[in-house]
Parts: sequence; structure tokens; C-alpha cells
Amino acid sequence: MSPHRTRRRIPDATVARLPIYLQILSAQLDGGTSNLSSEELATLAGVNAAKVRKDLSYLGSYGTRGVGYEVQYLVYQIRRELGLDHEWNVVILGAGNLGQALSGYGGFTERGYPIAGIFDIDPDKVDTLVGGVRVRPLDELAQVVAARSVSIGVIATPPVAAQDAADRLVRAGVTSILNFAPTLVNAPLGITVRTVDMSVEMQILSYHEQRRVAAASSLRSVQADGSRNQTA
Amino acid sequence: MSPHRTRRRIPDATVARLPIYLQILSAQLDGGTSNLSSEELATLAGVNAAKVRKDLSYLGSYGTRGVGYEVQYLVYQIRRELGLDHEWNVVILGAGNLGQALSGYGGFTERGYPIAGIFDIDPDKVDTLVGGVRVRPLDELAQVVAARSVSIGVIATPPVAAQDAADRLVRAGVTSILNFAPTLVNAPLGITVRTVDMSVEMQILSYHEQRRVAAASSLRSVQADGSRNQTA
DNA sequence: CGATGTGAAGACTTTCACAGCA
DNA sequence: TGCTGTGAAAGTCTTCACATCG
Repeated sequence: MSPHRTRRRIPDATVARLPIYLQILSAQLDGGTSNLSSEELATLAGVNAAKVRKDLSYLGSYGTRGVGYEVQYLVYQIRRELGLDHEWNVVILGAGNLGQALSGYGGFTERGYPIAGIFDIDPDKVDTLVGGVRVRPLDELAQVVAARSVSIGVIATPPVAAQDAADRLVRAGVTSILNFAPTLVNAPLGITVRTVDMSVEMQILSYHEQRRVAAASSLRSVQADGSRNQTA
Repeated sequence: MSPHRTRRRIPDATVARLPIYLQILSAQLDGGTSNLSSEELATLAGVNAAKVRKDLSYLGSYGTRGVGYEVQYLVYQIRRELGLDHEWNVVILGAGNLGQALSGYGGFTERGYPIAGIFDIDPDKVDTLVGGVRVRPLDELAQVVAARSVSIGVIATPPVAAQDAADRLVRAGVTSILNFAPTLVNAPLGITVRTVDMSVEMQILSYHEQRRVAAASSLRSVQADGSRNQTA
């Protein structure tokens, strides 16, 4: 009945780690490793082996007891789970510094996220070339999203324009948003928004630095930090 | 006895939200709002009011019952807790697309993280100007870190060079690292590393998109996603 | 025998609900 | 009275420890 097998929901924390495992496994595959134990994968990923096993168990029982996991098959399964078995067209809003870096970076297309269009509200930017793509005026957004079935939008505008960008993306039919502007954007329920804010990251670091200094001056020491990288 | 008052440890989850509150509170302050309830702040931050109160309670009792929080004072306290009461010099490793975007962005200096130097291993890049700063050869790193008391380093190199960059930063004396390369970097215990990987973010989004599609085709619907952004 | 898969314990985080203070 | 500050409950995530199976 259902064309995609419906599986148990995977915990957010696990979803956030799958891309890391995938990256490591892909590298191992390129290096010629065909099999890996949870212990080895855990070491490479810097996490606990039990966590690796539990994470992978959400995908199904793809390991072999006494042996480990077949790298190639695991790569296939993780890719499938992450929706990487086909391409996802994306649009980028904002052709400034950041928008240019993102499209020039090349990582999008290469990793299965072809850039269907870059948009800017500034007429001076429109029609310039950025990373080989012509910058389009914002009012062509809805048309491109529809024509190319875009479901993911990237916001690379200045902070003041970010909410408007998000609203336009949602109106155009985009359902997932990656926001690089240092501001929160609101979206209706059912739309997934992830914000990557460099200054938030810097402030978390300086909090730790600040504690280090405080601890040092009271002649004590601090320990390292484990980190995640998720969305909220 | 201790020059910096030692306070209870603040939970990681709270530390990750303080920059968000700070951003909102600063904007409110600029807009002339002098007082805010936990309910109002929670709405602006898109979180639960109890969470806001609990988070702020780790800083101390800075609210007034029946009234709310004085914005200006709270901004001061959060800034102090995050170590934003003074500047933190940073170095950027890698003067490619990303390194250029980061320095051109201007957000660093403006937000209290002056760029003490940009470094690249490529002789062709050395001595070019990036965001008004001269690119230096990598072997000047240690000297700059020492001379300018740099404790935060940003990795903006290609993935293959990231681990070497991290090693050099640690050797030079940097204790916090923000890694933008799409690869894990290892660092000794006591060094804080946070990784921001765009393709990880994209993959988390496509996971949700993929579920949306699967759910739609089995005539059910999905809900939105809350996100964090931390390090591991 | 060795490594997976997983109940159960423990740690951390969020949310509730209300006592207590301005 | 209204809103903070916080115990306690609920929920989520991590880790342990071991039964299970190749």
C-alpha cells in the first residue's frame, strides 16, 4: 500500500549523527575498508560504541554479530534513510558575501543538492553571475520553486530581510529552510527550519574560554566539551 | 579570594540558548523596551516560558516577581556570563571562498571577535588582501597567536587540511576551535571544538523532507522540528 | 568466541505547577 | 494580583551490561 516503507521514527539526536557516520563510512569505503565494527566506527566518530550500535539499530539490523557492519551496505542504508537516494533542488536567497560563498563552494551540487536558482532583491545584483549561476530577481522565486520542485531553501540575506525571505519561501511552497542569517525566523507548523548562526557558535566558544580563564585564576582546570550540531 | 566569582555550572543546553536570548534582548533594548516577562521573551525565542525562567535562573535571580526582567540588566549579565565583556582575538585558517566570506562578513570584529590574522598555506594567496586584512603564511601563526593572545581559531580550509590546521592551532596555543570544514577534527582533551558543517545540516533537512514525502504518500502528515546547534 | 542488538539504569533536559515575593 | 524561581514529574538521550547469534 505505501510506496515507501514506513519505519519507526528515528530520534532527532540520531538523525543528527547519521550524516557524520555517513561521511566516515564513505571515506572508509574509498580507502578500501569493507567491514567495520561499532567500536571502530565509534572511535572515528568520537563517540561511544553503544551509541553507534543503538543509532544504527534504528535503521534495522544491518550488522553481523561477531563480525561488524558491511561498510558499503551501511552507506546505502544511511543514504536511503537521509533521502540521499535522489537529488533535492535548492534555492538560495541572497547573493551577497555569504550567498556567493555558498554557491561558489560547490558542495551543494556535488553532494546532491543542485542549485535551482539564486535570488536577490537588489537590481544591481540581478543578472550577475555567482558560482556560474545567474542571479534572478526575487519575484521569479515562486515560478522556479514550482518548475523545479524545490523543497529546500537557503536564507543568506542580511538579518533584517531574513523573515521576509522565509515568508516568501513558504509561500512559494518550500517546506525546509536552512537559515544562515543571525536572527530567528518563524515559519508555520509543518515547515522545518534550521538556523546556523556563526555568532552563536562564537559566543558558546567564548563562554568556555571565559570559564577556562576563571578556573585558571582559581587554580583549577576544566574539561573538554562534547558537542552536537542540531537544529531547534 | 577568586578574582572571578565561581558560579554553578550552566547546563550545555542553556549555554546554547543564551546567545539567542541575548540577540532578542539586545534588539528589544534598541527598540526601547526596558522590561520583559519570561512569557514575552519565550514567545520571541520560540520556546517555553518555564524554560526561559529556568535558563535565566542559572545566572542568578535577576527578575522581579510580578514584573519581569529588566532588559538592560539582563543583557549585561548574559554578556558577562558569555565572556562578552571583553574582546576575543581570533585567527582564521584558510583564505579560500569560505575564509573570504567569513572575514568579509564583518560580523567578527563587530561582535567582539577582532580578526588577528588570516593564514593560508598557498603562496599565491599570501599577501593578498581579504576583507581588509593581509593574508599571512601559515608559519607566522604561532607568533601571531602569542603576540595577540589569541584563544579562538576558525578553520576554513578544505577538508583534507582541517586536521593539520587544528593541530597547528593547538600547538600555537589556541584552546577553542570553530571548524567549518566538513570533516571531524580531533583535539586533545581540554580543547573545545565545535563543527559547523553545512552538508550535515542539508542532510538533516532532506531526512525530514524524505519523511514528509513518505508520510504524504501514505496519507498522513508530519510535524515540525525543534533544533539545537552544538558541538560533539 | 566476538561483536551486535537491546532492556534497563542513569544522566540530562524540558515542562508542569505552585509557593513565594514585589 | 502577577510573575518569578524552583521542586518534582515527565520526557529524551546516553551508557551499561549482557543475552544472543553468526
